[in-house]
Amino acid sequence: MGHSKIEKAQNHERIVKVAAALFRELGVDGIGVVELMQRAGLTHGGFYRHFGSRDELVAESVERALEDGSAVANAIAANPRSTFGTVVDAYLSVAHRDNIASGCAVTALASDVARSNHRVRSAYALQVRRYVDLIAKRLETKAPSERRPVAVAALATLVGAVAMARAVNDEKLSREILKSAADDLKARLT
Amino acid sequence: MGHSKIEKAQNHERIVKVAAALFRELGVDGIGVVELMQRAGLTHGGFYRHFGSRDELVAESVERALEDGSAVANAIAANPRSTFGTVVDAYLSVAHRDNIASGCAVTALASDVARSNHRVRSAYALQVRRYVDLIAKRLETKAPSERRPVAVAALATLVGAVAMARAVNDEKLSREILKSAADDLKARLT
DNA sequence: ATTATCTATAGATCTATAGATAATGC
DNA sequence: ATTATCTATAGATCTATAGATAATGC
Repeated sequence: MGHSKIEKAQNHERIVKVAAALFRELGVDGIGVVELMQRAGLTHGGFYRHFGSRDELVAESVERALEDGSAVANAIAANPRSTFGTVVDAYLSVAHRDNIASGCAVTALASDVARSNHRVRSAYALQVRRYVDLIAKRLETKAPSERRPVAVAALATLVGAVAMARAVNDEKLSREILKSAADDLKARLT
Repeated sequence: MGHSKIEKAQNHERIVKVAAALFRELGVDGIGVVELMQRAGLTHGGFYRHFGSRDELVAESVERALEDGSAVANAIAANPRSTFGTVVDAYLSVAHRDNIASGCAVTALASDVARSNHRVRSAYALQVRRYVDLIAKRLETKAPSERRPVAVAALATLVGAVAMARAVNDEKLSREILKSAADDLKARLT
């Protein structure tokens, strides 16, 4: 049983990390405090020394889930070779479709965020803006003034395609959705 | 207290209708049997004479929610004046964004359906195919062989734009998302 | 006689809290 | 002495069921 401040911070971090993954996978209402704490290797009794309420964990871990997506986006942004096509292929990959727990929270948590409080929805809006900027910078075939609206529409295509590809239970249709969206975006914008 | 077969059928219908709306608005995990029955004007005790389990209500009412969307789509399809632009403007309207309970379930229930059983996911896939056909028929500027993939990509844009427009808490950004997606789709495909 | 709905409740689960335990850190 | 986690549990809520009540329909 550890009690140091360092260990507390590590435990807090682990709870948020676990929640950020499981909320994406199961939905914000899909898992309770008891199981989340178990998955973090703790008992539930200590939960309220870390968070004032369950809602506070939701806010913190949805923010974290959105930042995780930002980390991937930043890695792509930092790579000078990355193009619009790189972003599209990564987002519309079968791997991204199948890894909801570590995937983009703009898609995975859209419905949950729409029902959440101001803090959570602000974090979501910030992440949307980051993605729009990331995409707009890579639209070299478009005039600078046209890039932002086109980037917004492209992001919508990415998000909608992954959402539908996850929901259908027909693998062929699911892959068709990912491929049609990717081909359409790349044909128009590269 | 009514007991006729007709009244039972009417009550069943009302429960499903209420659930189809509230599941879209609050999520499938966002409301329980007791409150759903109250909202349908009944007590919860009678629930299991209508459904074998809560999951059975979920399946039936998600199917219903998807069909509601189909009804709107059919109305548009039946109108000989309706164009691709008509569909886009209706889907990306502020009214549709703000009326989740009566809006398209392909967007509202995507995450919940991805976590649901085969029956629910099949109904979702069927509705996706219907929307793709509806859109493909209206892509008069495209060669027939190109219409289907472009229609899939356009549907993804519609779904992603509404999902994000609902989640952000910045009205200006929300409207920008709807408008950018609509302008992009119409500029390319009308 | 059958059955649709009602009241009441069992049993499971969820959020939140209380008090004990065992380590840290002044 | 302080505090992070543990065990235990209170109180609320959820799904599901039992038995009573009051209509329908043969």
